[in-house]
Amino acid sequence: MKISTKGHYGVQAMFELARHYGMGPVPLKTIAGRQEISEHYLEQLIAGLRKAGLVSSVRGAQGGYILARDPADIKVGDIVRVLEGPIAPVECVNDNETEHCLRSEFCITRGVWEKVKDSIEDVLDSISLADMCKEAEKEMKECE
Amino acid sequence: MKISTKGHYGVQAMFELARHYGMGPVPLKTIAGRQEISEHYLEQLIAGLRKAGLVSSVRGAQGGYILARDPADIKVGDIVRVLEGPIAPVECVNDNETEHCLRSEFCITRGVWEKVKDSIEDVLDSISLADMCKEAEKEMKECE
DNA sequence: CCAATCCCTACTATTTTACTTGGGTATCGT
DNA sequence: ACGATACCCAAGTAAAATAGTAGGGATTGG
Repeated sequence: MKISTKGHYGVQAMFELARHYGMGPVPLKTIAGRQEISEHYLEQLIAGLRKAGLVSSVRGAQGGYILARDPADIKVGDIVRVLEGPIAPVECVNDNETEHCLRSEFCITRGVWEKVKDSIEDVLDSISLADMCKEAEKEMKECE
Repeated sequence: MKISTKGHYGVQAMFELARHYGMGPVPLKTIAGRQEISEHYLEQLIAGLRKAGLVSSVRGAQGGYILARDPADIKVGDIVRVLEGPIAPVECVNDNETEHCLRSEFCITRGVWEKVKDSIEDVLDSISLADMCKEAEKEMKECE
């Protein structure tokens, strides 16, 4: 039950973009430097997010990346699904999967994984980038 | 966000043992045949469950495996933790992990993973093998 | 023009997964 | 006693996924 660094880094990067929303494009170097991870690797992850329409890019000097939508309209679930694939602990509870478990009679366990999937989706689809920014601000104030 | 076949097979095997609880030991061959998977591989998984105290074994002819406790006292979470390791989408929300994220200032995303972890654990620790047996029986009746 | 950026494809080392192989050991029924 | 039925144990291994690296090309602001 792990997510890979893709999802981990990706959500952090998107959070970083959310914090700069409305303040012009943020270059890769800034995002990567902040997280102390490989620029080139992060670039690939963001490429996926761009193709999925979550991020837009500005090329050339002073360019960088911007959120394609308002932070309130981007849920963590959107990001995770792009980078990690469909949220489904086992294949047979994947919605995109057309051929449902042929031996469903032996598959009483399926109900369990379905419940797990639903609960993960509930959480990830209930948290937006805007929520995370609010949370971060609250923590800042507590430190005063 | 996938579990491996270990957890998948393991839970199915334990469910099978739960259905035979109180009816003597169930040999590996029966369990594996039912699931159409490699006997030898399943053997390794059950070995783990035995070492963890969830299953006991009876050697020799007419031997096999038995649940070590009442099905109501074994939660799916117990099984998954043995076979998949601690339930934590990212390392830094693993309870066993002593050194907490040193750069927690950059780790606003941590709150998200913690919520995911809690929700998965809630589900997995709320379902016992006895619950699954009850569920299976109910489905049987619906088919009449 | 040129430096700062994003864009794209391919390659690679490491780790994990999902087994397979090949034995050994205990017990029951006869 | 003995052989069939089981569990027990340690290694090996092929394939896939992960987590990057490497190297160059295309845009654009100053």
